[in-house]
Amino acid sequence: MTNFQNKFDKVVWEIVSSISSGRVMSYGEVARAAGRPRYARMVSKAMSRSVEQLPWYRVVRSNRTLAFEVGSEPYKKQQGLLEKEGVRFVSGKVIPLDSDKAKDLDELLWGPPD
DNA sequence: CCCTTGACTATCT
DNA sequence: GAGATAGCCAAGG
Repeated sequence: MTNFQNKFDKVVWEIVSSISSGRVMSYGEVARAAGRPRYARMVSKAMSRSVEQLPWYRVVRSNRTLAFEVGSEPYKKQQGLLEKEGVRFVSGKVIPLDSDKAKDLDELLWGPPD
């Protein structure tokens, strides 16, 4: 049995559950953390299989955009949940809380982006 | 079996 | 930076 059905799913859920509020991980990062470097796509499948109680919305693409079609219901839902945790969106890309170090100075000098 | 489908990525234009 | 391309890999038809 290609122990995927249970082991992989379980590990993925644990990893995703461990992502703290206001932070995000990419599908690829979760896959690597689970010890399966090329399983980015399987991560999404594993999550959709567990919708209950999983902060799935903290998982985004490697380029920091959301994985759903822009403007779709799932997209807006995910964006809303993330913004509620303080995550900002700039040009469709998420800006995690911890990357706001030089932000204030940048905005002071250059003004708000987009 | 072969082919298509994704909540994906890295790389090249 | 946006679009195209080629890998990727389990699932389902």
